[in-house]
Amino acid sequence: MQEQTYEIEKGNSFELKDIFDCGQCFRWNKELDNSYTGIFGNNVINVAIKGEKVIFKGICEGNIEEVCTDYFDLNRDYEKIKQDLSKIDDNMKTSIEYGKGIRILNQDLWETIISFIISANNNIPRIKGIIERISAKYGKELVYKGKSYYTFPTVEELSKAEVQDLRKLGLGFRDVRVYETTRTILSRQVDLEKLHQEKDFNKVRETLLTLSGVGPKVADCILLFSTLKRFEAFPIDVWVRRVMNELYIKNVDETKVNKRDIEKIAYEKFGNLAGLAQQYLFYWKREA
DNA sequence: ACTCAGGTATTAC
DNA sequence: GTAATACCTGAG
Repeated sequence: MQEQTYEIEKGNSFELKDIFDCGQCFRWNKELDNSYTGIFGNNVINVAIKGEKVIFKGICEGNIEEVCTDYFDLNRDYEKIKQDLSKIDDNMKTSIEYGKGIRILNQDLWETIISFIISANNNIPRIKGIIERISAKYGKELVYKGKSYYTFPTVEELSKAEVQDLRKLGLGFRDVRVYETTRTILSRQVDLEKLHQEKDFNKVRETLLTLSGVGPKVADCILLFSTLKRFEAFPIDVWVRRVMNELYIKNVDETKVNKRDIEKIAYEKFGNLAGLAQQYLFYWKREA
């Protein structure tokens, strides 16, 4: 495959660290020159910021401009979104100043489902390692600049894995969950195409919750970070619980904070942009 | 040795 | 319905 290049103006809503370290993705790695290289779909892409330009380079199935415009959500007006959210209160304003370059990637639904099942009660280095090993074993090799990259396996490819194979790759107790969910999706008992068509947020969420290994937090991550692109989803993990308690609830014991209360406040304050608000707050409190 | 990490499933009141 | 408990694994 031929290397392609695409350039855009950086603007005020595109920062590499904000995008790749805000917790939405697992397959982007920093290079020595501070650019990031990642693999999604059948594409290997390197993203670098040089001055006021963002430079996308790599090997693509189709046209790199179309591929990156879609994946990096380039047609969405994040300036407008940030303006709207900043008006809500000073917390939002501060967190958005901190993570101004965040963009929510359009990640493949199937890959996002499996990735976040693996994320349960796990840490990021391990999650990344597991996903790399799954891809190396069941995905397809792509070579870019002499280095090998592996696509995330398709449903069919991953269905070749038995539970004990997954255990060997270090999934731990998540092996059965990945195995079962793979079969549920392979058999179209849950049809990912139809999920994209479904308008009703709660119906989509309920369907996701039927998958093994998918509870409320993982379901909301899938809704927010995949091509489902539901910005009203509000994943509540330890960090979000912490920051929401600190800023809005002020309970002495944050572990005792009720999830319902958090959801209620999130919906009242942030409405259908709750997920994005969550992302700025999460990134701000986790990094700062 | 022991705790912790982007939670979920299971079991018990 | 809500509250406790176990759960692979490996890094600190």
